[in-house]
Amino acid sequence: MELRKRLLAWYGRKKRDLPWRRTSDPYAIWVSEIMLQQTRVAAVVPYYERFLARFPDVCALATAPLDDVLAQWSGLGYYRRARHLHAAAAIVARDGFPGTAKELRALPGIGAYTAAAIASIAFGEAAAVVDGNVERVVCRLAAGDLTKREIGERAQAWISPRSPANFNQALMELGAIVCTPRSPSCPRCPLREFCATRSDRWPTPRKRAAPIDKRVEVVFATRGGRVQLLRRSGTALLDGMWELPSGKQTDGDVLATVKHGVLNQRLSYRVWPGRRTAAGARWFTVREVGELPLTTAARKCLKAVGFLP
DNA sequence: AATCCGGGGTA
DNA sequence: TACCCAGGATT
Repeated sequence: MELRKRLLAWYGRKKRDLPWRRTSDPYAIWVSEIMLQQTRVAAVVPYYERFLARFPDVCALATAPLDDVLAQWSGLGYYRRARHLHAAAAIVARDGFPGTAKELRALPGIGAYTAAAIASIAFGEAAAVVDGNVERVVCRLAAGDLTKREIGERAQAWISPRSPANFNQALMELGAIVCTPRSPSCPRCPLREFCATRSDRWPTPRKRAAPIDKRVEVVFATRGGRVQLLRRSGTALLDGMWELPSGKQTDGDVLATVKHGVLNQRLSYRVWPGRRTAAGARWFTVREVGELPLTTAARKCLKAVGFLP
């Protein structure tokens, strides 16, 4: 198929130099794919490199405490990914690395996309991936809101049996740097002659709820160079992460505003200088805080008051 | 099929 | 501000 050739040729010329494209280690590719779930490439790169330096292979990850894994993940979001990755590492360390998409799919945290991505990139299996980029590119080629099933069928029909890894990555790369959500660069698209849209008309944007404003008061208490932190427990959101204890607002300055994308909330944090130890709180030095799974809000607050660099 | 799960980039 | 990002699990 001509479309395939054009796409692969373009990818060969224009692909970005990304760290996970420099390895053939299935474990490293797996880690990258988990981190890339709903997370931009630019945000993942530093996390990926730190994570692999800390947990260089499946065994290192499987035997590490979950808190260490969460600490490495702190700030990346979707912490269930880290929990699933850690749990799956134990399974892989025991049973070996699954060699097919079907087997990969059985691991926690690996769905249809990630199974196909790892199988194709690490093992050369001709399994088409469908992510946000592929959805957009295929919908535009067809000029319509195709179902996920239809998109998958088309991608599977186009995929190169010789180099499925390059084909999958090429389709995603095209969506990421040419066929972008808004203002796509149609004139320099290798697939323009196959495209029925040549604009950003498809797919139809999905509407969302209006953001909710919320105010949060936190206690910033220091004692002998230590700061008081509380571990969230029994919460669906950010369970196990460390944050500043909550306090009654009297007066003070706004430390940070954090937008929670999924919760669709804008949270304004205010400081309440405190001295006493809150129930269940613990005191940490700067060095210790660096090794904790902190919420992003807590990280921003601690930076704003100069406790963290 | 809907909803939940983080955080950040971008126009 | 609104939308989206190399999605998965749960209901």
